[in-house]
Amino acid sequence: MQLHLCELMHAMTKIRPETTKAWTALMRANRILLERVESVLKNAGFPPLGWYDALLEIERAGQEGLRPFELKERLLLPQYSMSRLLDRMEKAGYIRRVACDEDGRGQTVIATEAGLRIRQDMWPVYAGFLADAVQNRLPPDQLQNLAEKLRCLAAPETGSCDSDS
Amino acid sequence: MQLHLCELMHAMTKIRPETTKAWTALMRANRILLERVESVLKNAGFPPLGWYDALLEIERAGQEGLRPFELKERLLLPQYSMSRLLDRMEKAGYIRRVACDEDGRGQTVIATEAGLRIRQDMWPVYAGFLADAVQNRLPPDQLQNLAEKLRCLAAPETGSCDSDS
DNA sequence: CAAGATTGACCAATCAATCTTT
DNA sequence: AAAGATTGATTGGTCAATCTTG
Repeated sequence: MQLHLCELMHAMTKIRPETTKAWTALMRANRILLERVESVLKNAGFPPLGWYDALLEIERAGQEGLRPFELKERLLLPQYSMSRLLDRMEKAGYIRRVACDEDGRGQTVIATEAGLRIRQDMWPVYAGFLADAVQNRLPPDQLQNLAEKLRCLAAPETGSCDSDS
Repeated sequence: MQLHLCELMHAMTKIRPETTKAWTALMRANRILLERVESVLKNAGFPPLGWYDALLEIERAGQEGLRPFELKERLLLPQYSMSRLLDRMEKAGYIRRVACDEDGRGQTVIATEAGLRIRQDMWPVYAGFLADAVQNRLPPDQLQNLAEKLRCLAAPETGSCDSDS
């Protein structure tokens, strides 16, 4: 019932043009940049960006490795999606799944030599993209400011989160 | 050969922390917000956001309708993706594809009554999301500024595009 | 039962090939 | 040949159900 009232409120909500502009700019920028980086990686013969992200997190976790559920939280992926991504990466020889000592239900994900290597090899290409598409487009302080605004939109809390400039 | 040199340059490129922060903030914000809006729409019994976008563009085009290739450009979709989306929307009864007079190769996409209606019905739910997730989080001038920065990143040109604040 | 993880069945996205008209 | 559009085959993503252990 409260939800219904809430929706009626929303029906009356006036959305300002700046709101729509910011929203569509976000959706478009993300689509365009993702398409660019995936294309750059593919043309260089590399796997998709998601593999890089996963390998980087696994590498950061050190020798103890990482549990799939931890990885899934850091990459913002649903559980089944994580499971299938690990399937592919394991088949490609970039990771291994070993039984977990402390918890009989789970495994630990470890990067293989090939996994470490391909992540390293991908970086120069990825960095080249980041330089062209991000770093050379706005000065550092404006990039910082952009990140703050975006984090504000992505934050879980409701209500406005102040930030200057 | 030039491409190879270019990649070597990139290998040396130093990526600043602000660059990485802005990039990951963009990727994360987009993922989180898209997941939220799709969930809101689905829970209200509506089709995905892409259908809304398509219906809105078709509606804006007026009675003459729109060619699939025009729609595809506005929504940033590949041609085959557009074709399959129109398949689904046509099967759902929201659009019709009619033969094009001027160009025998193509069709014109028209919204049906049901299509116009569902777009209208989706709006209050969508607007509610936009209010919670965007409008109430940052003041109008900061949203404007955010949009400008994002457009700068998404712009096709290479080289920095100035913008203040 | 809840948490970690996987799987079968289904839907959507992608690639390459195709078809028609300009 | 190029442009508009579709299609068969494959891959990837999603849902619901399942399995195992805490």
